[in-house]
Amino acid sequence: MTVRTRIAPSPTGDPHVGTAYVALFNYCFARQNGGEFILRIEDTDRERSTPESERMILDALRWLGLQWDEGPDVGGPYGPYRQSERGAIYRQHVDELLAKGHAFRCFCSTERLDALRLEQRAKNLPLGYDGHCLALSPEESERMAADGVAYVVRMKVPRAGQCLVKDLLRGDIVFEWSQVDMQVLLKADGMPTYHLANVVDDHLMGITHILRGEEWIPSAPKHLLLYGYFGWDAPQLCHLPLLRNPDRSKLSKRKNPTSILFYERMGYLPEAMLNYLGLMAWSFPDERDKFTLQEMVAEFDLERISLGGPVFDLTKLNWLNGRWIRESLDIQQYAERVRQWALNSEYLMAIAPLTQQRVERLSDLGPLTLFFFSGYVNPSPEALVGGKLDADAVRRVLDALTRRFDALVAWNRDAIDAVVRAVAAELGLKLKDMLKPVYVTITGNPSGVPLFDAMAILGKDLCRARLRQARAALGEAEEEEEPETEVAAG
RNA sequence: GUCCCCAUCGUCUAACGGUUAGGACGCCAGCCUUUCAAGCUGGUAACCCGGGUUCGACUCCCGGUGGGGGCACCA
Repeated sequence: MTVRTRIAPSPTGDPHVGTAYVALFNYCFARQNGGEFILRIEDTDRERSTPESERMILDALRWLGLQWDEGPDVGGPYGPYRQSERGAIYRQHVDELLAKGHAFRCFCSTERLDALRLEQRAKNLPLGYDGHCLALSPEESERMAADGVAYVVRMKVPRAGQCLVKDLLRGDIVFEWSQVDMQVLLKADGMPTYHLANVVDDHLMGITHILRGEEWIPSAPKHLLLYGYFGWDAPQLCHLPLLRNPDRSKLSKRKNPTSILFYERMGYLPEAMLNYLGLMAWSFPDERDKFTLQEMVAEFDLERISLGGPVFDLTKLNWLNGRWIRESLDIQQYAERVRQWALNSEYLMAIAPLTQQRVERLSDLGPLTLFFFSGYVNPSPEALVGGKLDADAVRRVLDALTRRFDALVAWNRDAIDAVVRAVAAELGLKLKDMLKPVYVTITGNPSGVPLFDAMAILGKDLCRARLRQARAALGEAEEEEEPETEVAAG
């Protein structure tokens, strides 16, 4: 049997390094075994999925060089590879479960479910559906559905006994069925949930091995149960350790740059990114720390994955990236990479209109545009609070901007303008006063080219990173004064 | 709260019953060098705790502790 693995990202935001990390392992495992690597888009969340996000994720994975054999863009024998286009398939499988009595319609309102959860939490009971609609007879259920009463479909779960999950890395994991929730399989909008869609698709697409994040371990029993309900053999499961923030929590954009786009704009080479990701939880047999994707494929071995969650620490990535730049590129290739990175005509043409009126000599361009060719600009706390706002006000401005920019989908001049004005209004500040520290945050200087245009060109990821850096430079709000210390010191 | 996963230098990791616990990043020092890098050399630093099993435990078992994740009509 041909080994088939997949990466199944949800197009609900920026391309995440965690996606690249899991994709890398799936890619290596498939290639190592002469198998196939599939890309599937899990866009069953109608609210949050966007085509734009899907495009960015595909571009990012391509940039890294993780080429898939089948996917929404290249097609393949098991398509469509976009879950939103497989509605009929899920519907059919839900009907099958309903007919076999493995699933039931649930007409409970969200209000009732919220109240139930609240009560369970208050009483310190395990959270989960209480089986209310299980009492409905099939006839009643049919009639209500026919009458147009909104419902979801939930899976039935045994009330007693245990479920054995076999994990390639962790061995046997035992769960009590009593603690497994009666998961929703089909949402009220007719879309399947992840649990149903991933089982149906993995089976139909012939996936033999599922390498996914550790966060999925608790839902494995549900998936196994579904495979059983359908009478299918389940794929091998393998849960990879999660990438961590420096504080060891799950990697998150609040604490770390998580967008692959950030690393690209920052000037990391895709070879180095992949190499570094390969160093996370996995090690080369001879312990070398620099290797290509091809070398990793050749030597890949699940056994060499360590289970402690690795901290995604930029210092070693920096060192590795430096090695790739100076050891693996000749001087022409290096120059070409620099050109592709920022000295390309598209980028230059975006910057040119902002600078033409502001230079007397072409050489004025250097200091004026330095921040366009930098990652971080390292503003000092003094420069940030130099204007009319005190440190605390600047902190609030940076926090509010970060929060609103995160929610912004379209990153362009007008949208940025609107956000900044909204924050000024929210905090009751004059736009002019507020702009000063923001200008320093983004450009590292007190004045220069128009800010909003500059931010639009710079991109969301670099702006976000600079906001965080400036915020960090200011530290936390001052503690209560400690006059004693002052007096004693005097 | 509850269920599950995990545990070697600050960080990434090696070790798969017997090693002075190895390597890499970072940091420190020296060398090299017109500066700075790079490079080279050396140094710093770890087996979470307590019980077992064993002639012998970082390695196996149990219990603590600690960290993490899940507990959505999000994936």
